[in-house]
Amino acid sequence: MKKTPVIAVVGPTASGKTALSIEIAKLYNAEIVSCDSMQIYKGMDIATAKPDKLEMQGIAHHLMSEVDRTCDFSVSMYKELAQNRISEIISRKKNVVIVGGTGLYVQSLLYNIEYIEAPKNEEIRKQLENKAQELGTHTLLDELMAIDEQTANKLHTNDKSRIIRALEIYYTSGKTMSEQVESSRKNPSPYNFCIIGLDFKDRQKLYDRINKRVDIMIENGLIEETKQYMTEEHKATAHQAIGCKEMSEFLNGSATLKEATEKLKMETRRYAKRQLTWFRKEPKVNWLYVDETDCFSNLLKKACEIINKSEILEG
RNA sequence: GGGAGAGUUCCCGAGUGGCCAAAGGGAACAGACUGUAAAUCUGUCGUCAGUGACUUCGGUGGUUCGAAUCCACCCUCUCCCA
Repeated sequence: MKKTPVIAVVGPTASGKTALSIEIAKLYNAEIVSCDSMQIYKGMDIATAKPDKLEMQGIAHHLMSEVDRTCDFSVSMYKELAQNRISEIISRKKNVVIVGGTGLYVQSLLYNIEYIEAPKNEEIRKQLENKAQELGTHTLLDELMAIDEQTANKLHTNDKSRIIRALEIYYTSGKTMSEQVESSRKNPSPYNFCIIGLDFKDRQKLYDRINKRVDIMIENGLIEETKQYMTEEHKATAHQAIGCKEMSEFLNGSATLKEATEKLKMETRRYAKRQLTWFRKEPKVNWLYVDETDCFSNLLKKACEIINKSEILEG
């Protein structure tokens, strides 16, 4: 069975993924599939740095602004949606460029991670949460140790949310987390992919770009944008977006604009750091250092060389 | 000019004679990550060597077996009265 070719562009926030991916899409007759846990929501356009119509240059962008902010979205849903969307694009004889900074989503999609039927169960979570509260999280880890030693050994006592999730999987599905992880990789990936990663030799250069971009976001109306979401009651994932949180503090008076802005910059930098940690462990990434490339057209050229050399696309 | 107080490791901040290279927090760096993932969790964090040594707590000198901690003078800052 022939695998579907997929070009992927990954990297930390503000590294230039969007611009590069659009140019790649133009050159390879492709459409873009976003792999970003926040851009997938409707709204929050400024905070999540979505490209506008002009920047998109007519290139179709998928899985961007498609999900309601009050929705309890998840990786498994993303993977499902993305695979279907890719098939649909391919059926129209177009190529696919996936672009994103959410490591977990990229991994799930490219490696075809299968998720069993074990969705979030508030009842069980609440019980476990209470137990942790009363008897300590180590009690939950002990509980997990008896059920799934392999997973328990990998988790730290303080890693409450992962311990709870591992127990939740077992109590809802009857399968242990380690069984789930093993079966999740049973099916081979339907993709033949080439990953391009953007990074900076000098970390400070990336941080400078982040700081600058935050200032631009504020100029472009981040505060006004945040106001629209402040009244929303539903505390869904979307509300975890960096930008909304910090600007809310300014809007409710608990921080000055300067404080909120500085915090927003800092949180974004820290986020970029975590993204790099994730992508650096992915062995198949072909890294391009933005600050070692004198201009954008050369960056694009290098990216194309990598894609061509990978021979995932024929002709 | 008079009075009160403060200066601690990148930052905030505890420590008021030995158990102090100095609590705690933050940042930074590194790592983890399978249904919250822009989230969450972990490790390192004066220097060098690796169970020890060396240099640090505004400066200089002193007391003491021993000081970030006590004394003297000096410098800087904040506040109050003029």
